[in-house]
Amino acid sequence: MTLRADAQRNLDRLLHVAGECFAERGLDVSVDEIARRAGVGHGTVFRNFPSKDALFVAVLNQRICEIVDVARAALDEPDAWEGFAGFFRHVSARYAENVALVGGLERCEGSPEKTELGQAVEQLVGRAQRAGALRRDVTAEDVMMLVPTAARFPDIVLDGLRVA
Amino acid sequence: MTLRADAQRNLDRLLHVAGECFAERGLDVSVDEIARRAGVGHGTVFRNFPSKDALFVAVLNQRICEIVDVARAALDEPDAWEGFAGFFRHVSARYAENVALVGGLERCEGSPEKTELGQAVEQLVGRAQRAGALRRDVTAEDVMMLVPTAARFPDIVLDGLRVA
DNA sequence: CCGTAAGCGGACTGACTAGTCCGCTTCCAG
DNA sequence: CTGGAAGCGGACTAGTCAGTCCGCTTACGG
Repeated sequence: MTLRADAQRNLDRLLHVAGECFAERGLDVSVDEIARRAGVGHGTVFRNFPSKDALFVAVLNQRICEIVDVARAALDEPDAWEGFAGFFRHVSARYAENVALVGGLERCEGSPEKTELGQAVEQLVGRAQRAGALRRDVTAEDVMMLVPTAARFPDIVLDGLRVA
Repeated sequence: MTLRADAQRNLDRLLHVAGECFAERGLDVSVDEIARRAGVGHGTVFRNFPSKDALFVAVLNQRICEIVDVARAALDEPDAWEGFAGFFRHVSARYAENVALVGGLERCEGSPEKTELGQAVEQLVGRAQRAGALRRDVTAEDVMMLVPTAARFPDIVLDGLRVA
């Protein structure tokens, strides 16, 4: 069953605007404000998503999918450290200014998107460690937790991660 | 003019409990909960502080004073890097699990406590940089922003800060 | 021991929030 | 063009929060 054309347009705008709002101010933005900025009534938000949280998770899963693509591409980079560092820089630069999105990752625990991301990052991390370039006392999860900091201090974090 | 004995007791308990509450959950704790945990009515909170924010700032300033003491002590350490690293580890271990306290530092901008802290940290940072142990592209402010991350990954951050 | 001022706390207000519901509008298949 | 279903949005509910206010209680100086 497919959406009516106007409904689809609204849904698209809603997701897009919600992404911007959550990126700016995390879960503190009210549904009303998201709806207003998307040019719809807030009833429309709840027709598409059962709760504010569900909307947040939907946005988060979108973003995760994008990161997964970047991680997979990084695996094609011949040099293991360069692949890892490139992925890390890219993700940090794009997402980490917003703690809310990375910090809200726990809400997707168990989702297929999150699992995929975990696997992709583990591959990147494992490969860089096997190549002797990345500290061994660091897990894929640790790496993701370092992303917000790396947005501000990429060199410090990467220096700290690299084997001397 | 001095407080009545019972009022002083309540104020002390209030500040202590507020410190615990804010440390656990940041500004998300309600005034009601703080008052309940301190065993007072919430009217008492507002008699002592004009707003929730003022209470938060009071707690923050207390903490800042404690950190200033640690920073001054670290200046007595003969080795510049050890002094800096010791201070950094100490502060990270004690405060950084709570983003809210460090993240709320901006609310104290311009307070004497904050200024003192800034000066003390600048001295520590400057001394370590002059000794050639600490990266030169890092400011005292940067160092304070790295504290929360260092709580989780002290070695990574310190490695990242140290000159190779 | 007592009068009184200092202190107390809980009822109250107003602002704001997530989520529901239903009468009205708009799209689109036939 | 048109009937009816899909979609819309705003009024409404229920809950939470910071902050006010005032009648009652309690500490304490004399």
